[in-house]
Amino acid sequence: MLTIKQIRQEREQTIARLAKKGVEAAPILDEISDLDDSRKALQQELDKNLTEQNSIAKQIGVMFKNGQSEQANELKARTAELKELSKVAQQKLEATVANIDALIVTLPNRAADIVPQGRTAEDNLNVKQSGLMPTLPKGALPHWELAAKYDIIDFELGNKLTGAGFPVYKGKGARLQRALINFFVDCNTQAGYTEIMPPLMVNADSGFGTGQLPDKEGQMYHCQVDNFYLIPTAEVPVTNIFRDVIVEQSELPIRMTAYTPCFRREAGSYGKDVRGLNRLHQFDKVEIVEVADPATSYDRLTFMVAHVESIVQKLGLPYRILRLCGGDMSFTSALTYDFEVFSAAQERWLEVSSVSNFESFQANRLKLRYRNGERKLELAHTLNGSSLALPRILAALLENYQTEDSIIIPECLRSYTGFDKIQ
RNA sequence: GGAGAGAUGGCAGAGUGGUCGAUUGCGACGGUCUUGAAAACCGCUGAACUGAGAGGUUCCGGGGGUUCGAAUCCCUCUCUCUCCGCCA
Repeated sequence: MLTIKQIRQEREQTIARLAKKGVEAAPILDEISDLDDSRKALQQELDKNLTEQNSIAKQIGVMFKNGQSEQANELKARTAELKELSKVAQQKLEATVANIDALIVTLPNRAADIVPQGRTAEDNLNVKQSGLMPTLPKGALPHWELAAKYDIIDFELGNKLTGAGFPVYKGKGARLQRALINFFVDCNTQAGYTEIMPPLMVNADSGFGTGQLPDKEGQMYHCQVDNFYLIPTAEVPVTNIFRDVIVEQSELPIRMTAYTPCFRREAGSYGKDVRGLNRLHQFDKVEIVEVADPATSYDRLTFMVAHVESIVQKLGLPYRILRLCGGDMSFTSALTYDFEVFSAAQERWLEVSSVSNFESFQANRLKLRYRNGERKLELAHTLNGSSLALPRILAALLENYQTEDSIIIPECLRSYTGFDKIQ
């Protein structure tokens, strides 16, 4: 969430940057400022009452010691009055703060200056396209048919065990999953990211910290008996490591990577988008997360994009990098680059990674701060990206590397799979 | 799952109703000394809101209550530890 300071002191900038996200913010900002004014007034009124109450309590203590109980009892009457007044002020204050919070959480993060204007995916800026389009054999198959042909992924069996969107990987298919996970994690640790294995379930505080709660509650699987949520991405537990944490500036950037399964209810999805591996309820992903100094967070974003690109290049998949327009960005992001690979048999681009700078938007919720040069506390910046998500990478690998009677394994994966093709 | 004990500042650890936001030690930071460092000595050291400032308010795991007054008493939740049970 945005801070009151950003809303009040950077008003014009905030209005302009939110406009790119499609939000007409001026009236909301004004309302917040007005509420904040009354919040301050109420706080001062309350503090004044409490000051008097505290001082009377001290006087009473002294009087009882000196045996002046009559005078003490007189003062007690005054405290009763003050308590009533404080109670009313307290309630007003709480209501005002709740109103402010309710308004602030409706505001998305502010778009960075270089975010393209636009409302839909059509308006995203194609910043780079690279890699060779494969020449497919005659009668090339989409990945779900290849999966059945070579018996490496069983969607029907997953339906039986759990339901749609929970595929079963078998034989070389399962081994290829493990190979991809290990390959991605190794690429990340070699680039300086520390590997984390977090819990796959989180509590409500963590869900709130990264913004899944309260709004996106319906997108997460919820274990009601213990009130835990299955993580929709490793971003949730890994970023929450830093909830209520103060770090030293010299420790930044903090860089972490984590492999986890991810669980998403994907309520409302349908059609060709959900065919095969295109959209699943459980899938594997390797994530990178950084906690950065605000002064250099955009350099970190550039690094992360280059890092993800290097992995896609090693896999030999045709890809493009998009800078998302204001309307297509997530609520929490200030700047996002999406990676898409071309899935040749489906003849469509599939999103395989999303790399974002959240500036202080998440850090404000998390209360993640660092000490600056003057030893003052400031909100840090957080960033994250997929590096990479498996299912659509797998879909593209199967489709793009198919021959008439096999699927070739890219060179970089062979030491992990132990085989060079699937037949 | 059953029984018991606990939760205090970066860490350790005092404090059981009234100048306690909290003794003390360690750590960190600043200084003196030193060519430099160590040692020693001196000082300083939580956060949020508010105020031009002086200052004020709140926070001793979370929430609620008793009281003129709560770290301290009561209720409740969460977590940790010990013993028993179960178990990959």
